[in-house]
Amino acid sequence: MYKKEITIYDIAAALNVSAATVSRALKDHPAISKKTRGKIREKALEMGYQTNALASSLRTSKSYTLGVIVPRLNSNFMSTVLAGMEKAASDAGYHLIIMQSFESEIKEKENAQLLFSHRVDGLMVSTTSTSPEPAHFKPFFAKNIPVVFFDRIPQKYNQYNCVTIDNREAAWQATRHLLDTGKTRVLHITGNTGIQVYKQRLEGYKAALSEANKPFDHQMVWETGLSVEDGEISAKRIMTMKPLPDAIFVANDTCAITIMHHLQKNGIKIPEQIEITGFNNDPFSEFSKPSLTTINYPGEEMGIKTVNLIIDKLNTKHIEPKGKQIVLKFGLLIRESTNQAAK
Amino acid sequence: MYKKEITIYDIAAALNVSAATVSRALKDHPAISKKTRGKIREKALEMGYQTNALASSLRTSKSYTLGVIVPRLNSNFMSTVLAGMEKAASDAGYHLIIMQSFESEIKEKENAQLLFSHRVDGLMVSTTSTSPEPAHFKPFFAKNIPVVFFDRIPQKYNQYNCVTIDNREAAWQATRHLLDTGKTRVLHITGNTGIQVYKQRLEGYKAALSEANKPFDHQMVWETGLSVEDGEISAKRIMTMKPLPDAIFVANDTCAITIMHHLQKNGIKIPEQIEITGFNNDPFSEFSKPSLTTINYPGEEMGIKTVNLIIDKLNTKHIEPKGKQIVLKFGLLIRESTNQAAK
DNA sequence: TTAAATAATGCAATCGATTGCGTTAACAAT
DNA sequence: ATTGTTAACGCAATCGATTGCATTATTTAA
Repeated sequence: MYKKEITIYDIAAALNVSAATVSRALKDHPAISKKTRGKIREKALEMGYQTNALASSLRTSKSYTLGVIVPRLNSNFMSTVLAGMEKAASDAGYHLIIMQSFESEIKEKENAQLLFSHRVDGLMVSTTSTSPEPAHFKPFFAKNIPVVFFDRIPQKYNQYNCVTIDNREAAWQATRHLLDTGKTRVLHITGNTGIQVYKQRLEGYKAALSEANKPFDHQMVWETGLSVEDGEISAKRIMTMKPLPDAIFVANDTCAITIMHHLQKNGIKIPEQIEITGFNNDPFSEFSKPSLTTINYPGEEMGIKTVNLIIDKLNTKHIEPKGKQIVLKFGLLIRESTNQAAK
Repeated sequence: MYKKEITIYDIAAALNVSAATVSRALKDHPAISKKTRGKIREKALEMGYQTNALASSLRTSKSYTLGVIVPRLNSNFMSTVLAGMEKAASDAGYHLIIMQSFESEIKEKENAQLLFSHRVDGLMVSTTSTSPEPAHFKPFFAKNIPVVFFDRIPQKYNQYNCVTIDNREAAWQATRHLLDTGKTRVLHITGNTGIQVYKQRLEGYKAALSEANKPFDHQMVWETGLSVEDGEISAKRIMTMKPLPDAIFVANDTCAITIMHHLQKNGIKIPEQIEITGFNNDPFSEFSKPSLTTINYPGEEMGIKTVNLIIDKLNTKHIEPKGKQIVLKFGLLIRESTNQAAK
């Protein structure tokens, strides 16, 4: 029924040479004469031979596979990161096994185990773990398999390899921009502040308030899932506030645009009554009415840098105990949802 | 330097049993007594043993890996499909190697080869090939490895396993909806019509025209890359037309929204002067001003159905020579960019 | 108590490619 | 002609888990 696998032994038998010779010929080992190499190449093609990467990886303990774990892959930001990763990996002769954790620490751990079992050469994680030190990567560290965190990094990030932006600084800029226009009641709608990125954004928000001598009110910080649904719920809740906030800093664009849309439906003028700032620079944030002020977050670059860092670790026999941090540049894009002339 | 791998032999040695016993114990083979099984389990945990999936796959020729090839992974639609795939695969004990072809047939072929080398159990492809029969999957067919095409399927699709929507019908409905409001100059902006999905959308467009007794004008069909940039270029070009078209059917939302945005900037009223219909139902198509009429395209479902079909083929020793086609339901979402009361 | 049946475990080959080391062949040097 | 060098290739072990077919230990039946 199933066709037999075609192996180097088959080629060897067909040409009356040893499997060793075939193996060497196929990878251009210098000890094989041009003539036999040619013959073998030809025969391999003719027989439809395809190398068995599993066998090769088992023997050499090198899989040319990188594992990726993300909370979910279908956000504009994350899929952009992954696209960058795939491109960079592919260019370097690697490929990706991508898994989703769905914000579950248990699933993240299971994923890590599976990737370990498959002997990935390296692991890239946007962690969903809120514990200071994610324990489930121990086996990787023990075997010296490089692990790089990106975007969502662990609390004690300076011990690990990380690629991120300065979320605190970005949030600080966004909030300050709102305060600069004289707004005083700035609502912050964010995600789980156990997660590093949201924690830092919150810190930036607080810092900007304090610097402007505005009191911090924890009632003005809402932790949500930042989804479209959360946006709808938040919008409703905002409508019940009195006084209304006069500005909102939302921790992602999806949620920001949803909120903006629903507030407008309720007759609220953006930015006149309420200014809104998002985060991520999703493609359509530019095309909403009004266009959304947001933080431009370099997804593709993050993916590429993450892969490059891991491949770098792979190629240099690194003995550095400490992790390396790469902090990418972001940009505050001031658009119509905050009515300020540029600077 | 590197810690030695911990294998079943190490566990066997530590407990004075054979590796065979350890292997069986770890997979709950009934022939192993509860007692030894317990001991082995415990020891494995204690020693930090992690199964080597490469060795296992080599021996059993079952990798529990599925390959995926897509043109690019960072569109809203595609990442949604992939998210569905990853979820479904993971639930079934499989995982995904995802690769991008970047619309290059050569890259697609290379990717297929690599996935074959890695002995994936099945392959899922959104093909970029415009040739009637994609030859680069031959090795898979020869070895009876299931291949399922989704979204972008080959020309002779009825010979293969496919999961799609009826693009012709969807385009027909979209175009007809425009014509129903009395529009006569309907521009169709689409992608490479060598690709099946765009070809079929074009056919649907033509069919609707012909049914309404409107002449088909090939100058009213523009093949573009459907990107944001293409949208900008198209918008400029539209502004030079006289008379202006009174309706546009764009083959994706990204491009549609860009065009709408730029036309509005030039003072054109949507939908009063020009109606616009998109395709895909990207998340923000609902939040644009005006909201965009579009075709709702079930991405996640497509991913899940594709994986399920492949796993189905994997589990049943299929001898069907012909492929199976799954056609998913789509929906025309009538919104503000076409000024028609529902129905 | 002993044969028969069943339960538990071990032996050794296998999956396919790789590679250190040893051989053989070919050619050059003396 | 003999030895020394290279060049070209083969042998066989190895990576780690699996599994058909023994073999041994334990029960059960008679």
